[in-house]
Amino acid sequence: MHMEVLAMATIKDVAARAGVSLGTASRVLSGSSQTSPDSRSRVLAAAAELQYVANGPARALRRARTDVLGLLLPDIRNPFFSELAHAAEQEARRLGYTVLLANADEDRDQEAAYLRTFASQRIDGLLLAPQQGGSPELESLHASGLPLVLVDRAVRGLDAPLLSTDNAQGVAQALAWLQAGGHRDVAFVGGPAAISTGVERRDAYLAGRAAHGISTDDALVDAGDFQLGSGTDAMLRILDRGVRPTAVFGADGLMTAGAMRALRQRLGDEARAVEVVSFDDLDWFDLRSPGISAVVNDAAEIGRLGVAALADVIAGRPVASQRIATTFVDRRPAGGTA
Amino acid sequence: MHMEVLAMATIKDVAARAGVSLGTASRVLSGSSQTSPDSRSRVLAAAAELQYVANGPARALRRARTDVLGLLLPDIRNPFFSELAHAAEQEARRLGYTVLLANADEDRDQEAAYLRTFASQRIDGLLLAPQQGGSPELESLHASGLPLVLVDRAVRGLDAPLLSTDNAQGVAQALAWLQAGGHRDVAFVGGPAAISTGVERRDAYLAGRAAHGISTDDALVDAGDFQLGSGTDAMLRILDRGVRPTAVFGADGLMTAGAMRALRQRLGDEARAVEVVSFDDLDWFDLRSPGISAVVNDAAEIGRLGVAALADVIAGRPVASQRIATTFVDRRPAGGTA
DNA sequence: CTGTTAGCGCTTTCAC
DNA sequence: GTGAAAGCGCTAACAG
Repeated sequence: MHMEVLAMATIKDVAARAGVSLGTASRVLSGSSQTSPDSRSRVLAAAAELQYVANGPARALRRARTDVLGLLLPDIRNPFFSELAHAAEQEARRLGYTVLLANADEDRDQEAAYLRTFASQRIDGLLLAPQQGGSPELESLHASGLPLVLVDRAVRGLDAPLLSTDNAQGVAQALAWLQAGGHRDVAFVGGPAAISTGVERRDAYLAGRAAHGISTDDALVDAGDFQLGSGTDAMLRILDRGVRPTAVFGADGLMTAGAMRALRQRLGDEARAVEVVSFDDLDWFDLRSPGISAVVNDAAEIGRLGVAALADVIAGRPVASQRIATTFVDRRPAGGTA
Repeated sequence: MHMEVLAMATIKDVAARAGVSLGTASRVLSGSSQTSPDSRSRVLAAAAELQYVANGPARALRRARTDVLGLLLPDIRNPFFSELAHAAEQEARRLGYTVLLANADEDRDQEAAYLRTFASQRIDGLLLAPQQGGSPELESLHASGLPLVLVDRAVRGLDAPLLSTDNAQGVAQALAWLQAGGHRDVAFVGGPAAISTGVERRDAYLAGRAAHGISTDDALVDAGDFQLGSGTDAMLRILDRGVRPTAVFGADGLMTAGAMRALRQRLGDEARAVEVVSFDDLDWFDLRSPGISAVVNDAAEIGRLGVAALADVIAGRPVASQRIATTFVDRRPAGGTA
């Protein structure tokens, strides 16, 4: 006994069944120009009967356009980026685009590989949160004229619109909060020195701490690579230098979570006495007790504006870089610090 | 002043520059058949000089194959699925496929829309964690012979290989843990009755609770839709019935987190006295004090095996459904329950 | 408003 | 081993 796999119907089949020419069928199906109500309904009926689904590659080849946007992110498991992806996708759908989402896994080679894939897929535009330092693939993709918008992170020497967080503002909010809590010994778990957000947040922190009454002892400062385990490692290094911070500031949600794990490993339940503030707010920061205060970095807004900007670039409209403001959530218990 | 956008080089340009025929250039570039070392090196050189990138749609049109797999998930922001996506993507790359990732947002219409998009893109196969009850789009996609593998959730009446968690086993582990803790009044925050994981976990819990000394009062049971807010709502409903559970069991990570939020809203810091166990382990469950115990549902393994199974289906090899075993992490403080 | 036709870029016969 | 040529499914230009 044989299971018949029905071959996909083509537009030619639809035209034949509807008794019209191939051209007319195409016009009805793509809505590109006027057709008589009669042929319209017959084509539509035929298409439905045959379960016709347009062949995307053929259409793309002919139109030199795919209606697909690429979205290349550093780490899909980082809540900041999964939130950004979600919002970007919603906006893209609204604008009639499909999103091809890819995950560079904080790895340059993998980013380069996806850049090549995207190039060969002939996407209409790319929304990218880049790895450190760019790559030849990125250079040539941009040079080839592919519409490109950067989100979250800058690339030195790459002249493309960038939608990023106001990192200096966010750090200032955290510093003010630390000062209000009377903290002097604050541990800072930064991000990679090769990524713009890592640099901007670290620089703002180092430059601002003295004015906020915070120790300038660099033994209190270390960095990871924006993946959870590295935050733990960085915090362990800090603690192993013998310092005893009364508060910790993590340069992103994952660095903060990682630092908290280190705190628990070394201090057990005493860890709860260390106040925590994070750049990026995570879903569960209000569930811990005491709560974790956070700079709210609006991933959804960045994703939405990024896609809108990309659509503008594709349409040839002028687009400017933009900094997104942060807000702050104070989850310190009413009574003040311990 | 004009910025020249260099047109993408085609294989024809490469052939001309290398001084060979179009056919030879194609053979070298796709490695499909033998070529002389001489023409090989000249074609490769020409391709490099022109920064040639093959036109994917043209290739797909001709070969009737795209080397792209679709991955359609219910919610990219659910850590279970972002972990699954990450693992699936790694495995797909290893096998020479690119993954097109899409997010149904726990919404049937959006799932149907992406199913249509995938169909028109002519993906080589689909890895799907479906919405409730299937859809005409899914039926016809499957009927058309598109290689299909289901992950995490079943669809009634759809005969496709399924890689899913052993939900009964996981619930049994949680029940044993609850019993060991001496709990009688346990709140259960389930998932949607229309999703197989929701049903299986609820049924296993309801069927097993009495034998584990747990109250069979249904006032203690409610359900959400696997999105965080709904877990909070469900738990609030339970609490508002006047019951006072000593432990809570969440049917997935998000239901658990949502329930915890409700607990804090109603009980404040007293919430810490309520023990928590979750189906799905989240990154931060060890950071709360007391820790949250969890059934470990191996998303990465499911993603990996799912892609491998899909590759088998594509290659025409036989594939069987498979249940993935769970493990359990007990994070109850040494001294036992309060 | 409709039919006919060329051709997008590529792979793959078919000859040589 | 290579060149010439056909054709994948579709859209758009051109006649009518």
